[in-house]
Amino acid sequence: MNCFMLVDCNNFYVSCERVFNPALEGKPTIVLSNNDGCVVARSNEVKELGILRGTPLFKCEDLVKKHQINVFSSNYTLYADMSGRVMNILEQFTPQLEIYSIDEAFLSIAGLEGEALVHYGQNIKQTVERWTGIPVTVGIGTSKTLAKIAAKIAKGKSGICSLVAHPQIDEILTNFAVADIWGIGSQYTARLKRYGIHNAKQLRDAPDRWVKKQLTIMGLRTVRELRGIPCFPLEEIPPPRKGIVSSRSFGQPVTELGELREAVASYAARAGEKLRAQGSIAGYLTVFVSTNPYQEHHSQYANAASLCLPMATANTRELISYATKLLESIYKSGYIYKKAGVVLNEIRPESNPQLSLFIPPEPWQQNRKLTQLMDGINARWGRDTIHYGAQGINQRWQLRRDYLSRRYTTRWDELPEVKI
DNA sequence: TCTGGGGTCCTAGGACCC
DNA sequence: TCTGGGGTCCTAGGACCC
Repeated sequence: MNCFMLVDCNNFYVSCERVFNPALEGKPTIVLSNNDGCVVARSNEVKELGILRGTPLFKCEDLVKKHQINVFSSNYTLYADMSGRVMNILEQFTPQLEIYSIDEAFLSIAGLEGEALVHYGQNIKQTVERWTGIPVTVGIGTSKTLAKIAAKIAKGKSGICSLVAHPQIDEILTNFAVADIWGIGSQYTARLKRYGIHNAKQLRDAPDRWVKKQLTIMGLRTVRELRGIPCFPLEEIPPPRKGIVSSRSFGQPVTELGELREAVASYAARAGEKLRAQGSIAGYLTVFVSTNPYQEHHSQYANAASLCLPMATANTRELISYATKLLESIYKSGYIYKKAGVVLNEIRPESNPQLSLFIPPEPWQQNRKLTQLMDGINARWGRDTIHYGAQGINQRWQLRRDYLSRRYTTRWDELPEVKI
């Protein structure tokens, strides 16, 4: 029989920091979102203090001081590299692997049952922990949704749980809150509550037609998965993105068009990198800007402008040029801007570009060579080693990252030091 | 009194995930 | 002073067509 195994890294960002700073072990620790805005990862000690994911830092500063919580800015370079290491290990156990997020993967396991299945999961868990230092939780079920539930149950216990052919499945689902089911968010939880559905067993046993009406076809799939019928298959090859967004809030408020231009050019460059990384070109580009909606006493402005490109492209120089024009069409002086972004849509494979009748192909080929050269340099020496002048030099609008740790695994000059 | 029926396509908005 | 970023999918409703 085939079943799904979810391997989930515990408090992933915090665990990454702890690998290289063992003094943090057992100490309350948090990692912040971009711009040091919100809490996005918490150690168990912090979860116990009642600090919720998504809490703005300034709203929990008292608790941070009182409990001497260790604070880190997001060190995405480090986390992405550690994630790659974890996934490489999982791949050695089975090629049937779906990397679901930076800290989670689904594995398809065939031909194992009962004790042998759990033993296999334990082996995976121990190997990842020994080789990377990242603690993981393993959940096993006959559908992805059940594997997710198993992982939640395993957390805080032995770290592994299998619901496959479990004799007390009804009891387990009765004790499992509907809000904790994968695919049931706060809105659906509230709606289900109004109909007296509070736990996973009640939802599993609800009639199909009613579920579809209330929660759409996706909700019905979730319910079927609760019954052990897989409806979400393993996606070993990630489908190419349909939209690519690159946006950031600014470390400092921005008012001048010049600075906004630099930021938007930088986001366009990032979007271009992502586009090329998946071998695509984009035909539709959107630029948006907005002031800080939380600053209610300031005058607010948000706007977006889009453009259907004359010819689909993945070329940074073109993207920057179009994005800048769009920005100029929506920029209004007199506002304090907090955020801007670039969105790419109508994404298709680079292999079959629709050549334009009116644009000769030669400059296009040249641009391509230049882009490949720049990507090569940046891949070798680090992001933005070489970049367009339009992206600016000082970049005052850059992220705030006051509590950043080192990029221990990807920079020679930031290697961990060992004192004897 | 009473004004059709059946399609397609697109977009905005809402729900979810990490 | 201070509130992240990047995705997915589905549905309802409007525009438009014959």
